[in-house]
Amino acid sequence: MLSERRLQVLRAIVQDYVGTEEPVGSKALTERHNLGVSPATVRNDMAALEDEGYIAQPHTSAGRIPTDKGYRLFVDKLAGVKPMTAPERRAIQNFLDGAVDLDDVVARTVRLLAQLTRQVAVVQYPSLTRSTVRHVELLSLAPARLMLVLITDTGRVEQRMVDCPAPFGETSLADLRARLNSRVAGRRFSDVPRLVEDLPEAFEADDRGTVSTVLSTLLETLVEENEERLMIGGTANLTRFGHDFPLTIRPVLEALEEHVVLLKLLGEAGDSGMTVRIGHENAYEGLNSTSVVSVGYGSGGEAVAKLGVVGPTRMDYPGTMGAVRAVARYVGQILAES
Amino acid sequence: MLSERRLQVLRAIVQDYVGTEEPVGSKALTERHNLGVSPATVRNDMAALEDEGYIAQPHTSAGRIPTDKGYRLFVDKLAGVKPMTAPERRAIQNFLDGAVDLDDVVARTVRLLAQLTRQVAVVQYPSLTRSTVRHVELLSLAPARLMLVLITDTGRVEQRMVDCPAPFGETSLADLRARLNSRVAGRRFSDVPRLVEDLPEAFEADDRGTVSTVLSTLLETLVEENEERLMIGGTANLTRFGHDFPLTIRPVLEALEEHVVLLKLLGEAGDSGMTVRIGHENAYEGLNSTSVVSVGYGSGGEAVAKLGVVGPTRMDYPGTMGAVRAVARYVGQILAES
DNA sequence: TCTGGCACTCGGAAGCGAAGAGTGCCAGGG
DNA sequence: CCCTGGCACTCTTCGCTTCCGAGTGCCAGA
Repeated sequence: MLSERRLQVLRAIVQDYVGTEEPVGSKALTERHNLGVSPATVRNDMAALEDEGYIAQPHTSAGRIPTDKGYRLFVDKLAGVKPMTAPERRAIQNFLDGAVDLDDVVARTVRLLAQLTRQVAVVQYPSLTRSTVRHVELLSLAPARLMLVLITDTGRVEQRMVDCPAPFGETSLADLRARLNSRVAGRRFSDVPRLVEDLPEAFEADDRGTVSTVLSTLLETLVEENEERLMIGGTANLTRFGHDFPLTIRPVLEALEEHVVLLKLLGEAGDSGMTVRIGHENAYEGLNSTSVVSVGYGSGGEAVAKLGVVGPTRMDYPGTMGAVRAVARYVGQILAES
Repeated sequence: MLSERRLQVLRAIVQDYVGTEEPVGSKALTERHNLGVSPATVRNDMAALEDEGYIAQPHTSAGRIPTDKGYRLFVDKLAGVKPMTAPERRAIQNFLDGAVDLDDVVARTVRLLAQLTRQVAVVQYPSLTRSTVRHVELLSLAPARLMLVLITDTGRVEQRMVDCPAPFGETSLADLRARLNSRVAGRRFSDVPRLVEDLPEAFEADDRGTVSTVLSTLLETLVEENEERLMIGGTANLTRFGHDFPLTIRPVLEALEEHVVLLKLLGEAGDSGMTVRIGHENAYEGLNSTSVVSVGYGSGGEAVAKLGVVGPTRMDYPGTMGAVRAVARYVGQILAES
């Protein structure tokens, strides 16, 4: 077990390194933090920390930098979450309050997160998995062509064209619309298949084909839309990454374009509370030199989606975590209101 | 006026520089292109081209690189558009054919363009400006709460919540829905305001407030959605930009996040035919070291939106233009079909 | 008008040495 | 037993010089 002072030394190293982006040596440490001991003592502590794998030196006779393991310890034990100041909180709220629809909420959230953290922001659209159906609408566009519109309680709207096997009269359409809604409105997506199973039986033989087609399109939509979407922003902040650009930044940009990868990443993060994945803890190779801070957000008590930021492992964890948490909280509020 | 051979020299310089990314000298030129003259002659030509401002040397005693003006001449006079090969065309079509909805079409188009050109792709969503209304739907969510859904002929669906000043009965709702659709279905966005102007008068006094609210929300939606959206992709290709990263890439990433800037850029491009903006021809400062190749695409004869790529001024113009044109053509087809 | 030759310029690579930061280790003191 | 000051050692970094070569401009001759 590491002594209290060694932990403090580690904390100081992380803080300094995050600030200066340069390996930190024993002398600088004692000067900038009053640890109450001499550089020599700190050197011994540092040697111990290095043995344990918390820090490393890029070259002999250079200062130390934290390893992923060091950051991990820092995040778990040494760093708190830095709360937003009151003005910051007000700014967040004001900015998000101006949103006009769901897309806008997400877009604003991305911008906000990117600006607050000066890193790349990733916001997942509210998930439909736990969503409920608010309304299903059917519109007749042509005698044998319908449009199916699905409205969810999170404000999302999805539409699909349906080509009917046979013409479908207005009366039948109204009937189907009414029956469909009475069965699924307010119900969870996952319950829908069961609830509409026997619906075709209620219709005339002529219409059954169309009803079945509509239903299968609806089910498809429910499934497909579970493939969640996300929005990213603040990629320009990647340029603050380091001096060894091309090699570092490229895989990150590639990862950011692979929404599937990001969704998986967010999905793997714990469902409650904030998750911080540091460097190699990220399964995806391209993100091995980045840390991902993510948290769920939701309209009610439940988290309906995740948001977070991607930045260099050398990031201001307390500040970032504070911003991420605050933004998630306010987005949740906004969603609950609308 | 430049002699034929000097133009050939310029063409050769552009081609070589695009290929090698290094300033090209007189000797290398004569070796790689059989111009039929000696290096000394080429040197004279190069001096002339430099006097005219078509090429420049980064330092004394280095080869020449084309200037923006040089690229301009190259694009206007010296380069054709390289057509896609048959297999490439098939690949494009196959890839785009798999799209399930409008978002997917746009997303696939972006991916495709980015891959084909190995540059950053920008695709504008089909514009609503010239769109027509396919259907307006009103749904009652609560006694005094409606949802307005607008469906356009380009397959786009927009929704808005409407808080009514007074409860609005189902009968009135059906009435409004019917009247609204009979007036605006099939009409252009720009005609809608005029067409619904006197609609409140057809309703009972109690309902007029609600009707007005619905109408103004509808008009708002029409206007707001004219603020067009776009999708970008292939940003990882920026890493192939040059060796002087941080300074070059940062403003480009920033520009790419400013969708407003990009929309303006695309908007300024000519409405028909392909537009190539080279370096400083781009009004936006951050894009001064990039070229933008854009073209309109549309479902019918009319262009409904633009798409294009952003890349270094040192790009393969013929190839890029070929890819952009081909993709635009196929996207147009896809839109026309759906 | 083109060509070969030639002197010149200048950037980039390579080599070298001094400076400085940082370390590890050790002996001495509280 | 832990901390401290001192000291020798190691490497990186930086600036300097040198050298090489690519590429140029110019000129005289075909």
